[in-house]
Amino acid sequence: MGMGRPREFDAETALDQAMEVFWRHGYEGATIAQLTEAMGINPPSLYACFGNKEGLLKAALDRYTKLRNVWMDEVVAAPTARDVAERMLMGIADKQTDPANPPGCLLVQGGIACGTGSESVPFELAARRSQNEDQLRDRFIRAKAEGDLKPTSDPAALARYVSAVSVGMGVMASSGSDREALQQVASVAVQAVEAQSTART
Amino acid sequence: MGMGRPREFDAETALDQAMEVFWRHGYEGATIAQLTEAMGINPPSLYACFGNKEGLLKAALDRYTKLRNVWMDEVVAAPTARDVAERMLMGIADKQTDPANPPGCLLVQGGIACGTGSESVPFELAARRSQNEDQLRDRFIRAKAEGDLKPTSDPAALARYVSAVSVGMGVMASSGSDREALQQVASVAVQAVEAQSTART
DNA sequence: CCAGATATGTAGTGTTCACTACAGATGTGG
DNA sequence: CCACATCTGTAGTGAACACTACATATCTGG
Repeated sequence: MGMGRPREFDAETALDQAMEVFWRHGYEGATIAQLTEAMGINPPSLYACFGNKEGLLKAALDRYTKLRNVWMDEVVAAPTARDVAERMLMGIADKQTDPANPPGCLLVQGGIACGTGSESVPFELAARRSQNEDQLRDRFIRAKAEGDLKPTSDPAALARYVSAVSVGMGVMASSGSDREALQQVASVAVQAVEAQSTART
Repeated sequence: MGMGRPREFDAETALDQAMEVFWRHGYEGATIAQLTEAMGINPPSLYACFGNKEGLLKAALDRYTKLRNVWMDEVVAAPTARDVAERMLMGIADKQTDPANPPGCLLVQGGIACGTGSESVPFELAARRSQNEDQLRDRFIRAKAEGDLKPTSDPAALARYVSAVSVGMGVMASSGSDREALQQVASVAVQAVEAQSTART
């Protein structure tokens, strides 16, 4: 028994293209025709490889979060809670206005509200956003234990806050805000974390 | 010449129902069938009254922002910039988790990313969000003039920041965050405005 | 009561959608 | 070189979509 004809396209390269289409048009706004054209393949290849449209989205999200997690690890490696917040929000200002990608964040642009039959898509995005929030929360818990954050501070609330600001920045970016505008937001936002930090020497 | 058969439904009541459908499913996710059923009318009545699907959305947005502006006027009537931010964000935590409405904010849920042919929808939403931001900015400019905000503060940046946080809270609400979680975010967020305020006596 | 005007309900219209049947191409194991 | 397995391209499939033609109903002005 043979092993069949080998695939003629690279799955990860194709996923990068699909990611961009979902990013720009959202899950429901992206059509199979747009996706296959961007991926350089025909529909049967897409379905053989990813199952269906939703499977393709999940694969694209997996790839997106995988790349993003590498960056998040650098973010939480910052020495203080304040620096974590600054590195995260300033980095997001950069990333979400990087002309190499569509503006905003795939985990928001992908689909906040969807029609009947795609109810699972917003949940899928939310679940992946909460991964980042959990990582931030753990980092802030450590910061509190290290005396970097005030004893009265709430690490979970701070993580939720930073996460909310990043999401808001993503929406702003997608609707045309430039890098400077996002940096201003980040700069103000960091001051709330600073207010929960112990004074520097 | 006669004046024709009178309309048998109330346009504003019907709009409220349409608003809820757009709010829950987004512009692209909402179907004419869902809209007409919720509005209690048939497609020809919808098209005679609102032109097309996009016209209906704009009418729903008009109604939404009209109601919202009444509330925004109360918000900016708060005595200080800090109180404006608190009243706004705490109010949003309430509104976006009010079980009488779908979670989140129509100006976000309506459609952040759309497919080919509906590119104007995200712009329409963004334009209406920026109205709120402008109102906040004007209020913060006044606060700075009144010495309520520090001379070094940037009212436009503060307004952008508060606006970004509210958008982020809207996304959180739509993906299941409860009122308490949003209030925590609001509470932290206000501290950044506080940091730009002159000390209280 | 009639003519003009507008609204309504039924029943579609063409188009686009996600998805697939099928035949031919290209590989592996014997 | 042959049986088998998997991929690829063409060309569709039925379903759902936004939107509408048309006959009928209900109003006003004369």
